[in-house]
This record gives sequence, structure tokens and C-alpha cells, in this order.
Amino acid sequence: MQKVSDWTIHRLSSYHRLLSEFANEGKEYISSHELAQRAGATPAQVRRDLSCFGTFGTKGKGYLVADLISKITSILGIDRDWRVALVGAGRLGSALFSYKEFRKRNFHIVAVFDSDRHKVGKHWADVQIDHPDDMKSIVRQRKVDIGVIAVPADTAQSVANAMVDAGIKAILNFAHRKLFVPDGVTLRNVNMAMELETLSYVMTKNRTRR
Amino acid sequence: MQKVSDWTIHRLSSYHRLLSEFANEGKEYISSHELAQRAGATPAQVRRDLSCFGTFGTKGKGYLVADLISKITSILGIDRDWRVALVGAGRLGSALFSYKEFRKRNFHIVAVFDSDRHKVGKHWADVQIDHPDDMKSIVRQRKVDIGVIAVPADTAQSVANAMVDAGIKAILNFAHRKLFVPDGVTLRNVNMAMELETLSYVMTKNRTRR
DNA sequence: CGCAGTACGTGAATCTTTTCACAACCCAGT
DNA sequence: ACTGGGTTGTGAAAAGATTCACGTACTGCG
Ligand SMILES: NC(=O)c1ccc[n+]([C@@H]2O[C@H](COP(=O)([O-])OP(=O)(O)OC[C@H]3O[C@@H](n4cnc5c(N)ncnc54)[C@H](O)[C@@H]3O)[C@@H](O)[C@H]2O)c1
Ligand SMILES: NC(=O)c1ccc[n+]([C@@H]2O[C@H](COP(=O)([O-])OP(=O)(O)OC[C@H]3O[C@@H](n4cnc5c(N)ncnc54)[C@H](O)[C@@H]3O)[C@@H](O)[C@H]2O)c1
Repeated sequence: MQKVSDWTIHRLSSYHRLLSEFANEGKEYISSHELAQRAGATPAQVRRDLSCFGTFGTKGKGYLVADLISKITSILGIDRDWRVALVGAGRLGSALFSYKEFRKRNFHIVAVFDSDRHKVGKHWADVQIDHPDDMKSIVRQRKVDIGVIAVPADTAQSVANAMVDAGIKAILNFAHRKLFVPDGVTLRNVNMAMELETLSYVMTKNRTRR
Repeated sequence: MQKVSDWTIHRLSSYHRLLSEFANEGKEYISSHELAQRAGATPAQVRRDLSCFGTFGTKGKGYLVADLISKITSILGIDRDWRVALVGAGRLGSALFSYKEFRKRNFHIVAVFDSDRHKVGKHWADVQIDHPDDMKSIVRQRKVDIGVIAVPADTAQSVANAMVDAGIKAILNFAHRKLFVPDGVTLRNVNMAMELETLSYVMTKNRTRR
């Protein structure tokens, strides 16, 4: 199998969401053109992205919506439950915990950790907040697949290390810091500050030019 | 001036943060090699990124840390205050509002909007929550530069339209939906769901292969 | 001063991603 | 069965981003 770029995966993710909309609208077939339009991509790109994983369309007709949804679902691996551990029960952590899209997409937060002794022992819904020292055993017990980091930047790397040590193979990081993880562990970042600075850059550039 | 890619800007943003660390450590000069190492990039990339904007280094010596910080600060346009309007005073909105990094980086939330009549009129710190109907006049009055969207996905596009209508030229969107804005308005997205699905994809792929 | 060492800046090469463009194919209507 | 309109899947070209590699220029030291 060829290498598939991250961007293709990101786009598949948006195709997936859009296809659900099309399904709700009662559409049976959809062309690469229509899908591209709503996704803000080009038809060629849609076809190329899909062709990385097989041939799903019917020439002259387009893609069968229901079929394509289930194909992408299985490519992305979101046809199963994923068990998530959240580290950092602060403001962002609490927003994430109560974020319903999570659950809807089969990502279940099964453990919450915080180093603050005042928070340890409390319950969020049916999940008890535990101390990071117990991460290893709890991660194993609850079969955690994914770790989410929502702690201050300067402790993020040590949390990542603890996650790796506990056997977690996939980490989503919200802290504004570059983290390093060993091969075999996948790390993704969500980085608001960078996006804000991109906005700032574009506005500044336009101002000085015009 | 040549076109500069988004990735260069993202990297400049991380160089900027790392340079502050180096400054704190008391380092006076830094080489592209050292910077690259901490940034998880290559020395050539660091030099190429910087060279888009001028020549800041000293051959044989490296870059003067303090100087480079101020150069990047001015390139990114973060040497001034930016005035931000937050739309959606929900869980994410409240996390964002109380996020201190914001203020530290000179991004000030000067207006908050929510369509929920129970929330309108309340105060968050010294900012009153207003109704989106008043967006246009308030945005003008308070000289808002940047709009942040933290409303449910299905109202995000209409909020974006209102922002554009109010004269906002830069939007940061947290809703999991592709938004369309006219030319001249810059849109950036922060998309957690996509990153989660990327993790899911990678784990699924590895599982089926090994 | 002159020389050895170091690290920048950048043209050229390489690698990656996107776009183009068209053969192959399906379907509906006659 | 044939035709015309429409859409896929994919080589090949184009565009874009990264890496290489080297000329150049500065530093520090004797
Ligand atoms: N608040 C936001 O809107 C926002 C947005 C984007 C990114 N972030 C990032 O998310 C992270 C958390 O932000 P926040 O606003 O929720 O901060 P916060 O201070 O509200 O919460 C951080 C929590 O982490 C806990 N913690 C600290 N060290 C820990 C450790 N070693 N192990 C476990 N728990 C630990 C603290 O006790 C606290 O409860 C930061 O890195 C921030 O940059 C926040
Ligand atoms: N909660 C999270 O951790 C999280 C993480 C990532 C992305 N998001 C996204 O952020 C958005 C908000 O999430 P949330 O969890 O804060 O939801 P929420 O329901 O807690 O808050 C949404 C707020 O938006 C307000 N609102 C609705 N329509 C509005 C309109 N037209 N104008 C102004 N205000 C309006 C509601 O009154 C509510 O207060 C969603 O799109 C979600 O996908 C949330």
C-alpha cells in the first residue's frame, strides 16, 4: 500500500461528515464534483483521495452515499469504540470532557487524571479523577487507546512520557509546545496559538502592503 | 515579496516560542542547528524559513537571539494588541475566555456574544455578554480585529456571515464544519475531531498490517 | 595580519502534493 | 444494439515544499 498523506486523511474526515449530511438529505448517489464543492476541494482531489484506498465509485453515476460512508468509516477506523484518557482537569479539560461530539463519534473518555490533590477523588459524571501516579495501572485496566494532554505547557512533555510509559500509542496534545515521542507512538497537536498568529501575520502583511 | 507558505508561518510561530526559552536560558546567539533540533525541524528549513523575510544571521556565529525574537515578532505582527470578539459563550467559549496565554500574547477578548437570552447581560470578568444582533455596532465601536467562533456547528456559518457583515477580516473557527468566507477575509480552523480521526486511522492501519 | 573553523544564505536537486486531461466505463433512451 | 451524456480512476504534468551542498562571509586566535 502506498503512503497516504495526512492531508488526505483530514479530507476523508470532512468527506465523511459531509456525506452524512447528504444521506440526511436523502441523496442516494453523489459525484466527486458535488462532494468537492461542499468540502471546498476539487473533484480531482476527491477522486484521488478515495482512490488511495480502492475504487468505490460507479463511472457515469458517482458514489453510492451509504456505501461510501461505510467505506470511509472503516478506513478511518471509526467503526469501533476508542477509549480515551484525559490528563489535565482544568478549564480546557472540562470543556473537552463535556463535549458531546466525542461520544457521538465513539471516542469515550474512560479516565481523567490531574495532579492537583484537591481534584483527585472527585467525579466528573461517572469518571473519577485520578492522580497521574496511578496512570500505568489504570491505563492498562481500562484499556486506554488514546491519551489527551490538557495540562500547562511546561508539564506536557512529562505527561507525554508517562503516557508512553503506560503503553499509550496515540496522543493528542493541546499544550502549546512541541513534544517528542518515540517511534511507534503517534502524536497530533491542536494548536490554537499558531492559528491566531497566522491570522495576525496575514493581517499585518495586508496592512503594510496596501 | 515571494509567497510564504502557511507552514513557514507555523514554524516561525514555534521558533518564536523556542527563542524565548533560549533567551531565558541566557543564550545570546543560536545556530540554525540548535533551533532546528528543539523545533523538530532541520537546520536548512530554519534558514530557509527565515530567509523569506530577510537576512538576520551572522555567518560563522548564528543568530542573535534577542534580535531574532524581535524580527519574528514583527513579521508575525504580534508586536501590537489584537482585539478579539468571541461568539458562543458555552463550555469551549468559557475555557477560551479564561485562557491566559491569550492575553499574554496581546490578544484581548473585548466582546462576547451569545444568542441565549439567559446569558445575554451577564458579565465575564469585565466584559458583558451581548446578543449577536448587536454585533455590527459593537464590533465597530470596540474596533474588533478578530472573530472567534465557538458555537454549535450548524450555526457556525451564519455567525461567520454576521462577522463578515460586521467588517471582521479574520476568523478563527472551532466548530467542526467547513466555512466559506469571501475573498479578503482570512479563515483558520482549529479542528480536534480531524486530529482524533487521524489518530484512529493510524492505529487502525498499524493493526491491520502487523 | 592571516588562517582555520564555523554557520549562514541560496541555487539546484529532490521529494511531495495537486491539478490536468483522457481512456474506460455506465446508464438511459431510442 | 447503438449512441450521447456524464463520471470515474489514473498516468503524466505542474506546482509546491523540503533537502542538499556549497560559495561566502564572519569570528576568534595566534
Ligand atoms: N483554556 C483554553 O481555552 C485552552 C485552549 C487551547 C489550549 N490550551 C492549553 O491546554 C492546556 C490546559 O489549559 P487550561 O486552560 O485547561 O489550564 P488549567 O490551568 O485550567 O488546567 C490545567 C490542569 O492541569 C493540571 N495539571 C498540571 N500539571 C499536571 C500534571 N503533571 N499531571 C496532571 N495534571 C496536571 C492542573 O492541576 C490543572 O487542573 C494548556 O497547555 C493550554 O495551553 C488551553
Ligand atoms: N467543548 C469542546 O471541548 C469543544 C472542542 C472543540 C470544538 N468544539 C466546538 O465548539 C463549539 C461549541 O462547543 P461547546 O461545547 O462550547 O458548546 P456549548 O453548547 O456549550 O456552547 C455553545 C454556545 O453557543 C451559543 N449559541 C448557539 N447559537 C448561537 C448563535 N447563533 N449566536 C451566538 N451564540 C450561539 C449557545 O447559546 C451556547 O452558549 C461547537 O461547534 C463544538 O463542535 C467544542
